[in-house]
Amino acid sequence: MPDETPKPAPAAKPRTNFVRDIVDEHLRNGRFAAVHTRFPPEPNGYLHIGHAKSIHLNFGLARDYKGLCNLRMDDTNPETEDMEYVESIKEDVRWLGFDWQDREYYASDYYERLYQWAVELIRKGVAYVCDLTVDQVREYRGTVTRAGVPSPYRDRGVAENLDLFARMRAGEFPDGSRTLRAKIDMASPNMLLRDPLMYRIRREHHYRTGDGWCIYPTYDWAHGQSDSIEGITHSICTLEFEVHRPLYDWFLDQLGVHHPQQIEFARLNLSHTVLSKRRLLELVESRLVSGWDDPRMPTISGFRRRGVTPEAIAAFCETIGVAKDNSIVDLPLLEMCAREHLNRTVPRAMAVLRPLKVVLTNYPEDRVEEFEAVNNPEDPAAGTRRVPFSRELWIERDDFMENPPSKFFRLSPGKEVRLRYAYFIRCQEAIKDAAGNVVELRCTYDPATRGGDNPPDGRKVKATLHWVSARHAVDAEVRLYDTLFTVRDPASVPEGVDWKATLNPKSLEVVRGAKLEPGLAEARPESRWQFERLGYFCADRRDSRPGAPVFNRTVTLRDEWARLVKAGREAA
RNA sequence: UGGGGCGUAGCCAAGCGGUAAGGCAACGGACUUUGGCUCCGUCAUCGGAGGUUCGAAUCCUCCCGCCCCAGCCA
Repeated sequence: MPDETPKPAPAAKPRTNFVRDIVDEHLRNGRFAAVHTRFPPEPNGYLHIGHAKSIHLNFGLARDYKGLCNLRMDDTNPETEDMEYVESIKEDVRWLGFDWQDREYYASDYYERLYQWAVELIRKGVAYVCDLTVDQVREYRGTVTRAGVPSPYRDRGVAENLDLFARMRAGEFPDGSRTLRAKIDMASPNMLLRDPLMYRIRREHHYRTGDGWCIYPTYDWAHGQSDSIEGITHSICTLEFEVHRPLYDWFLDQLGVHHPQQIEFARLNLSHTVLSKRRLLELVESRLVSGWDDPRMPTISGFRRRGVTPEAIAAFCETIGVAKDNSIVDLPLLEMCAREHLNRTVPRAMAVLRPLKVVLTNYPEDRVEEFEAVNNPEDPAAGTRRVPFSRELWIERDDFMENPPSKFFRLSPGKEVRLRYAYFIRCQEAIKDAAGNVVELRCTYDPATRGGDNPPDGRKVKATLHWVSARHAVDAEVRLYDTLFTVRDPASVPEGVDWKATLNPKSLEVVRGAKLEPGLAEARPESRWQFERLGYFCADRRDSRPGAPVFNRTVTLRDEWARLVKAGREAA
């Protein structure tokens, strides 16, 4: 059976953006001789499509400039981080097609180095141990419109600071009782420069350093120095860190070490979903989705399970560009990227989701024919397959209407259509049950149209339907997805309103008893297909079994008829 | 009302003083054994107001709007 093997993300045609402009300038003026970036996730959740944008930016830059990109776990907060997340992150980055070779780093591996550097800053008189409580620190910091006031511990002597800091590390003080702070400027208009915290005391088991430390560095103290240690040239992060840049620069300047350039870009927002680890975690923990890889989730693993390819994600990241304005990208753009790649690479098959029985009254009871079907009209090399045909068939319920409007080209009493690759058939009679529901169609076929060809008399039909031979059909479960949320920007809700209120109750529809052509029975988990006239589907990597396949709908095909129906409904 | 950013079509996004790329969506048409694919066509004067200039989306001034910063989160 033909199937499709996922390939790594290829280098898309590089497109210019302001980050590349900056890099070009640095290379031209000699500030840096090469490009060395890093992708620095915190292992406290699964990667989502927003991370994919960052991954493509960072690894893409390294690839295009013949430089390097490190993978670094930004693990400075023991409370939320976990090895499960590290593993998922590595798997997702690899699946996207990127390779960090042996450069798998952890901020937690730099704890000792960071500690020594902190000691250096204390000696230099620009860092001090502060005994203020959390509330006091907040109070002393001031507000955005009111300057802060210096901590009473700000001018402690170097010796005392050194002693206190060593004892903080040794575990002599209770959690939260003291901090190490940088001595910068309590009156700075930039809140981050008002003596920012470098260390906090937290007796928390760390997933990698265990109980080796009871003091942990903050993001600001750890990040830039980690970049420096690794020889990073361009430290690319999202817009909210723009106000951190003066602090990033300050630490590096005080230390006099290798100084990367921080560059900020706008994080990705996707319509009809949420893209924050906090909210995604909440969906997972409250069981509103089946897990981080629920096919409705905007996570890398969710899209993977849904059937979106790494190539499609690469094309998407390339298409959306990199800039500095906050924006929300329309979901249809991602869907277009998925369709574009799937159309070129995936084999076709016939599957009937909501079966309606068709009996060909003039076709022999015991006869079975096999017709040759094209696997992928976009790819001749994909070859053909044989599909069995017999007297009783399944067609899609939506392909029959008893009283059709004029634009409906499909089956209705007295009308003729083509069964793809098989024959023209004409509907003679619709059989109904006691309630008046159509339960079966009696049709006749035209032997002169074998293979689906137009007959010698020049007759034509306006519709071609997909079908499955009833006696050869394989039953399957098929999962149809809609957007997770009903509104474009679910995260923007008035205060006091639950952001989950706009979750789409119809985001998942499970169809049991779908009828598939026999070749699909053994579909390999994660194999992707186009079910003709319906959409792209992916055999679920967790639940699909040989003989009992389970398919997830990745995305529908564009549907001109559906648009007409919708337009008609809106006009009415 | 302090500081830092950003405003080009319904949604992204090029443009860097010389007379508005491209993609998605939408709409119209061609083709069609998937109402798929493909192809053709239509669709903006650049947040606002002044100013500089032969010439401004690009430079200057003021105004308006949106985002970020008061976690011992990242």
